[in-house]
Amino acid sequence: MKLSTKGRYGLRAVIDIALHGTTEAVAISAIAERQNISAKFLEQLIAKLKRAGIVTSVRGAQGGYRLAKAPEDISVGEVLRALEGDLNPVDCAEVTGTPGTCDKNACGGPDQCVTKIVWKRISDSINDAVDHLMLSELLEDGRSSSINHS
Amino acid sequence: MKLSTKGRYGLRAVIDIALHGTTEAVAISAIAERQNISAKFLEQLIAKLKRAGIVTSVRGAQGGYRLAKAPEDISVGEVLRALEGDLNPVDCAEVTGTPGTCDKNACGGPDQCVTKIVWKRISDSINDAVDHLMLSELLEDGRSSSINHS
DNA sequence: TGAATTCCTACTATTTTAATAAAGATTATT
DNA sequence: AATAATCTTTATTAAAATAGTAGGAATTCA
Repeated sequence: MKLSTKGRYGLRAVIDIALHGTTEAVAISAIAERQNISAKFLEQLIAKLKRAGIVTSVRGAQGGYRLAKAPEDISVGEVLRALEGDLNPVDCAEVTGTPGTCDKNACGGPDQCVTKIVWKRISDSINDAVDHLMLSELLEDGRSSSINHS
Repeated sequence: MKLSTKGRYGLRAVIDIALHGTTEAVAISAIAERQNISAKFLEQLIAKLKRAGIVTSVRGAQGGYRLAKAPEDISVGEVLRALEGDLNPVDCAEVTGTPGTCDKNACGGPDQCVTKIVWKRISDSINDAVDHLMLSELLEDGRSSSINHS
């Protein structure tokens, strides 16, 4: 039940881009150095962020990345989902409630799973929490006390 | 960000014990068969549940396990934490707010971590959700529509 | 006593995560 | 033109976590 480094590093990268990308595009190498993360690994993470429409890239010399939207319009939830995939605690239709997509365990369908209420509650609470937390809220802290590792 | 099989299987085991343990102790072999889980693996999970004071054991022939408390007094949270360890999304004092216990990444201390608010919100929302969901609530469903896999 | 069962310690296999590496194509600045 | 950077793809590797196995000692019931 842990977030992987993808989510942890990736969120820091987004914050870094938000803080340093106001005047110019932020190069991967700069983020990697400031955040002390492997540049090659970051490349993979930022590729996901780009595909999700969270950052845009500027190619060529002096290129780099910037936010694709205002920090007020980027939720932590969309960042984490872009990096980690869905934030459900189990891979099963039990959670989404969509029938017919239950996994290989042959669990007899969502309706018969007693535990589904548990996974759904956890899932809803996580998603609700991160979807209502916007990047802008994090930046307020970030400007006063420089960003660090996690 | 997934619950492991420990949490999934273990919760089903607890439900199974609750449903079948009213008249006699429930043997691991019986749970394993009903829930289609490796008996040896279940052994390890139930050991955790016992250590956490969620089930009690009866040794010897005709022995097995029963709930240590009433289903109304067992939260899903305590079951999952017994099986999975804490339910925090990251291993860092950022989440608990306790200073000085931040991990090896030298993150500069909880106070400087901008992302700590994120992990704490996720953590709080998960724990709040599972701590207010009692085993008894699950059993209502369980008695009408038999328990199945997840 | 014999069968059923928990209890305990270790081992092994599988999968996932976290990186690293390479090689090249594309694009923009200077 | 030279350079700095992104972009894309594929592969490999190393470490860690997860999932499952094995064997046997201790205990209790019938």
